[in-house]
Amino acid sequence: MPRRTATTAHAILGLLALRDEWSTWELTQQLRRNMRFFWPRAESQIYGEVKSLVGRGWARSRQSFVGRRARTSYTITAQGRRALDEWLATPPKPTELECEPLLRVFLADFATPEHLRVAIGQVRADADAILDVGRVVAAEYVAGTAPFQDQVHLRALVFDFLSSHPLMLRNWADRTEPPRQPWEPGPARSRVAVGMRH
Amino acid sequence: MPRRTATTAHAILGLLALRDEWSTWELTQQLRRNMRFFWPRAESQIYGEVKSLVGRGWARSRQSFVGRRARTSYTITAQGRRALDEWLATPPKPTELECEPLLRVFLADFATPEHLRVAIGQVRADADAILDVGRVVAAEYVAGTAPFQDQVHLRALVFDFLSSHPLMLRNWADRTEPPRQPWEPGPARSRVAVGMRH
DNA sequence: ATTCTCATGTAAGTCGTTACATGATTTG
DNA sequence: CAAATCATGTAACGACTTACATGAGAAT
Repeated sequence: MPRRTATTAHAILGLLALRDEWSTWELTQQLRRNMRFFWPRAESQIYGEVKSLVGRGWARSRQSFVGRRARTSYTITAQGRRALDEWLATPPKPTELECEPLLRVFLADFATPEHLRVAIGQVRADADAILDVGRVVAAEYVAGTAPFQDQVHLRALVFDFLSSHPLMLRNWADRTEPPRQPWEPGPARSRVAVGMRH
Repeated sequence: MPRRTATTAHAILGLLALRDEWSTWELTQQLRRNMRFFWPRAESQIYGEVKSLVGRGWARSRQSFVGRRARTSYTITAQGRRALDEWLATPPKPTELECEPLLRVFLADFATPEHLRVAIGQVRADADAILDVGRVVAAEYVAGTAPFQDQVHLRALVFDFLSSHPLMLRNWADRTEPPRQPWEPGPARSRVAVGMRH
């Protein structure tokens, strides 16, 4: 009965392997900035996850203080590096997409045209959220101020993915329901049609 | 404190609204065929979820028998239709992508080049899995044998999405790690090919 | 001084998965 | 009729989220 270990633990372990010491806050930031779009997890989960890493002997923690308040920082252990290597040798799990807006499109016959528009608009918003962050991160890499500049060869691959994915989303949204032009004439209420391509 | 209800329950409720009566097995099939790629859930979950639907008064069940074995079928209630309408009026949750292979790319400096190739190959496999099902379903619609032919206007939108998404995945995989051509020369041991079309 | 945002967690509970069990049907 | 697959669940567990609590620093 092989002890299954969740992937999120390994994601954090990977970050720990990239640098000497991380505070939990730095980890949550990194997760939020870089990994959220392909490995989304609540930030509060991190605080629990790092503790279990220590429990397994994969990391050790160090206490420091900010005012009277404790701050915990984490460092990977040799055993942790081995665990990371072993995990990287296992077969990857399939990619999964969870798109509630598309479920609503699927069931749109029970909803109003307006709700259909909202669902499609959400997909567009999801795309824009990724693209917005991407622009910021890209600028940092160009400026040379991004952390882990030595990882560009890999980050470029991830970045490529994280451009293609939202562009696909936005293109789908745009051809499914073209965004309104501000100057467009006509009564808004009658335009409930879902525009197919041409 | 509004009683939060999981989306999966509403997904099933939506299916129940499309047809008079469904056996649990038919529901799992439908989930597997049509919704798995944008709302992936374990089939065993369905058996529990329909019961809670009945518990809420959103569906009622009917027992029949196959041999000595019980089979339960479900029908949506008026209250269930109301619940579906109300849910469809709520704002959609953002789209989420969970791509473990990409996490492995992110951390590939700790792995071997072969593991990187495997990760990218997994993305290609994920794409092909969607496209394969898409081809079958598309053929059914063309042949007119698909269930819910009257829903084509919506299914077309979903289908468009479920083509674009895997194509994006495959294009990314191909330009990140081109699949080896079968005729390509060179010693076999170095050809640890990840996945090849044709 | 108050408020806002940053930072650091904890507790409870739900949703969902894995693993298992077993009857029915089909196929070789 | 034995094996494989289809069909119908249950039980146990764990990963993850929501909601909450609270201290510290910055801004006004």
